[in-house]
Amino acid sequence: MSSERPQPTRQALLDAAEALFAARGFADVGNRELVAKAGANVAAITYHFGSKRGLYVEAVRRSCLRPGAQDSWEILRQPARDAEGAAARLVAFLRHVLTRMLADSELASGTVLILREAIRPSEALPDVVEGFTRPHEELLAAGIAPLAAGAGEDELRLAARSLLGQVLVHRIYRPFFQRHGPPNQYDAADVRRIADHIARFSLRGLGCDEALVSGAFERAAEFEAPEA
Amino acid sequence: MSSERPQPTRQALLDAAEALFAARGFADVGNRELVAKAGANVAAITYHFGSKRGLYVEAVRRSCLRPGAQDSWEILRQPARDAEGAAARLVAFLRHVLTRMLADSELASGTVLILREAIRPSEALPDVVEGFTRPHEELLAAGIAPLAAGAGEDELRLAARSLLGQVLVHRIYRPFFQRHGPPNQYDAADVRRIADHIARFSLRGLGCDEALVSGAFERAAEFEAPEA
DNA sequence: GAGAATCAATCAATCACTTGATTGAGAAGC
DNA sequence: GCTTCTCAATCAAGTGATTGATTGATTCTC
Repeated sequence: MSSERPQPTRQALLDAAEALFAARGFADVGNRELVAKAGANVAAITYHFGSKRGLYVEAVRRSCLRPGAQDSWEILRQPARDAEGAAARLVAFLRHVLTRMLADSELASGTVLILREAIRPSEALPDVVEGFTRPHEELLAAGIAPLAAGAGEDELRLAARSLLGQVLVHRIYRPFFQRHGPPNQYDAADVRRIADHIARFSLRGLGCDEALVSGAFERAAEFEAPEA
Repeated sequence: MSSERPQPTRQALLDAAEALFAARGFADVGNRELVAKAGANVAAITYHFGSKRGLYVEAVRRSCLRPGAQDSWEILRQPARDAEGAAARLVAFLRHVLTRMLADSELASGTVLILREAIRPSEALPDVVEGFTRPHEELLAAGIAPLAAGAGEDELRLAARSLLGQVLVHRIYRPFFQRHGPPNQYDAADVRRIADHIARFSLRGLGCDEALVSGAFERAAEFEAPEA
C-alpha cells in the first residue's frame, strides 16, 4: 500500500506544477523544466499523472484543498451574536484575506491557478467550484446576512460577489494600479487602508447605519484567524 | 508609404491574434494556426511584426484603442449637473458596460487580452495603463466625485476600484457563478439585475441617501451611450 | 531465516511531431 | 526598375510521450 506513503516525487511534481503553471500558464511550461524544478525525471509525469494535463488538473484540485488556502474563511465561520458582531467579523475577514492575497506568499500561486481556471476552464472546474468558490460564496453570503435584514437569497449572493470582486480586483489589477496612484505600494499600511475601505464601502452598501459601520472597526480584533 | 494603406494582411493578423490569444493565451497558439485563420503566410508575422511576440504586443496595444472598446466610458463623459445626475449617470454606465462585457461580443476578446496582461504583463503594459486602465479609473473617480462630497483623491480612487472590481468579477468568474446560483443565466434580465445591484450597492457605499439612490434609477435613461 | 519472486518507482535514451523563424524566389503596384 | 509584399520550402530546437532497463524495498516460498 503506497497510497499512504509520502510519495515525495509526486508531491514535488505537484509543488513545481502549481508554482510554474500559476506563474506562466499551462502551455508555456515544458515538462523538462517542470521535472528539473521538482528534481524528478520526465517519465515521472506520465507515471504518476498519466500526462502533463493530468498533472495540471491534479495541481489545480490540490490548490483548492490546500491547508492554509482556506484559513481566511475560517474567520467567517466564527459565530457572531448580532449585527455588530457580524460587521466586525467582516472587517477582520477583509483585513486577513487581503493581507494573504497581496502579500505574494505561497498561497498566491494557488489563487492564480484558480483565476486561470476561470479564464480557461479545464476538467478541474467542477472541483474548483464545489470545493472552493461555491462554499466560499455561501459562507460569505451567510456571513453578511445579519447585516442585510430584508435581503433574499439572490440578493445576498450578489452582495457576496460584490465583496469578492472588490477584493479580487486589487489582486488581479495590481500591475496596473501600481502605475496609477496611491495606494499603490501594497505594503502593510496600504493593504490595511484598502481592506478598511472595502469594509466601509460594503457595510454602507449593505445598508448599515453609520454607528454600526464605525463600531465594526473597533470590534474587529475580537475575530482572529486560526493559528498563523 | 504603406502606413496609410489598409494593409489587409496586417489587419487580418491582428484580428486573428486578438481572438486567438484572448481565447487561449500566447503560448498555446501556434503561428501556423494563426496565419491560417488570418488567411496569410507564416512569414507575414516576421515581416509585419518582427516576431510572434511583436504581433502579440501590437494586438494588445490595438485592443486598447479599438473604437467601441471605450464607448461605455463615453457615458461618464457626459456632464452631470448635480448629484442626482451623477447617480443616474452611474446607473446608465453600469448597465451599459455590463451588457457589453457579459454579452460575449467582439469586444469581449479585447477585455480578456487586457486581463491576461494583468496576470502576466508584457512590454505592452505601459500602453495598456496609459491608454486604458488609468484614464478609465480617473474618469470613474471623477464621475462619482459629486456623490462622495468629502472624499479625497485617494478615497475616490479606491471607490473607483471597488466599482471596477464588482463589474470585473462577473466577467471573470462567470464560469464559476454559472454553477453557483441565480442570477447565473446572464441573459438580458440577469445582466440588468446585476447592474442595478452594483449601482445600488455602490451608491449606498459612497454614502448616498435612499432618496438619491432610488431617484438614480428613474433618471438613468437620460444618459445614453453613443451610437450603438 | 536464506533465497527467489514481485512490484512500485526511477532512469537515460529515443520516438514522431511541432515549434518559431529564415530563406531566396517571385508577384504586384507605381 | 524600383519597392512592397507574399510564398513554399526548410532550418535547428524543442515538444510531450514512450520505451526497456534498473533500482531498492517488500513479500512469498521452502
